[in-house]
Amino acid sequence: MELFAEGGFEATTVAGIAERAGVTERTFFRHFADKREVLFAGEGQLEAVLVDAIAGAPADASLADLVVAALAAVGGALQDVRGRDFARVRNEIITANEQLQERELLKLAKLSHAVTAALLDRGVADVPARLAGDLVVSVFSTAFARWIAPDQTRDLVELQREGLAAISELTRVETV
Amino acid sequence: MELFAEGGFEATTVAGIAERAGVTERTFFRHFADKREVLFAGEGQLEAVLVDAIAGAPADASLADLVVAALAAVGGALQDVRGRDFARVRNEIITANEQLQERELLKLAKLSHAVTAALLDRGVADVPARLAGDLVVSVFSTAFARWIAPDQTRDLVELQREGLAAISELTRVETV
DNA sequence: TCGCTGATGTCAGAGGCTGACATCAGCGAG
DNA sequence: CTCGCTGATGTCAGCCTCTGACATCAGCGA
Repeated sequence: MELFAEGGFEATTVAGIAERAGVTERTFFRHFADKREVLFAGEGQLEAVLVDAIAGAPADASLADLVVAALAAVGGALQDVRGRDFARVRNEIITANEQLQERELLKLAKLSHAVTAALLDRGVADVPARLAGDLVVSVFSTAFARWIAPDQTRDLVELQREGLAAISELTRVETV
Repeated sequence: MELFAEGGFEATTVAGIAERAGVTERTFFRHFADKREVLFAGEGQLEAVLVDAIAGAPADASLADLVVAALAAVGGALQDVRGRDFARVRNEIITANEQLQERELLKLAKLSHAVTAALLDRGVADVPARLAGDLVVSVFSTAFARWIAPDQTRDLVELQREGLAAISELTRVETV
């Protein structure tokens, strides 16, 4: 993280990282599949939180309830895991580099798939499950981006609620 | 495309592609920024279609109207540009490789940003514009995926309409 | 015909990543 | 206590992607 923050992602070589960590380049690649993966390790926890929230919801929960439950769970979990500050530094590094954005998008897509799978497990039909997967991730990541904005003081959960309401607003008219 | 289809993306070297094309490796990299980019060249047209549809909509169009207009435009355009068969081959190559999925996701994200920007240009507020950008791309790509499924005979436009309706259904209850 | 421009070739090299093999510390079985 | 296994690390060679610098060459307008 320090090296990336100093010289940027591309300019930082794996050899440099390894040296700073006191190991070999080869050892680095045994811990991380990728140079990029350093910034995304431990992302699997988020997925677990979402999936658990959906799987653990009451039996009579509607799809909409499940969406809300999933969002509430991530919102709550993220407050503790890492501070907003860490997220900000990391985010700055990522937004400065397209390769990293690609990786982030892949992770988000996997998140979406995980949500979809969890919904399918509960008997939700295919198409709604997919779209709800996308929707959860979309609302989450939009709220997250706003949450780590420089002057933002509001709660992540609150921002998510707002986003969900906006989508609801947006789609209310379309089917007419 | 032939080489990728035969041996897969990773196993195919740029040297191999260049040789098949009768040029040098260096020349390949002057035409494509990336080995992956071969499969995504010309993607910018899609963006143009979406943006034009939004920019060219009637002045009194609501946000919902704009979403519908954008989807109708891509749906219409894609029918002609490339056949479904080409899209299928390409898709098979992409789904077989994570690197390519990353690139695809990046392209979709750019599409989303372009839509968002076009909406902002029309005076749509920030948050709705972002979410609508995601929504358009989500509906489009979900419908597209279904469109190129092996046994699918239905129209892309029709599949999109169905997806949009599903989301509308999904969000109607949440704000209560 | 000259000289410019754009596309291509050639070459060398950095950096990401992998496989194969060696080393070594720790730890449980005997 | 010692042997032998296991897992983590180091070492080495090498492939492949991608880039900068320079040379070449065809076409085209002055």
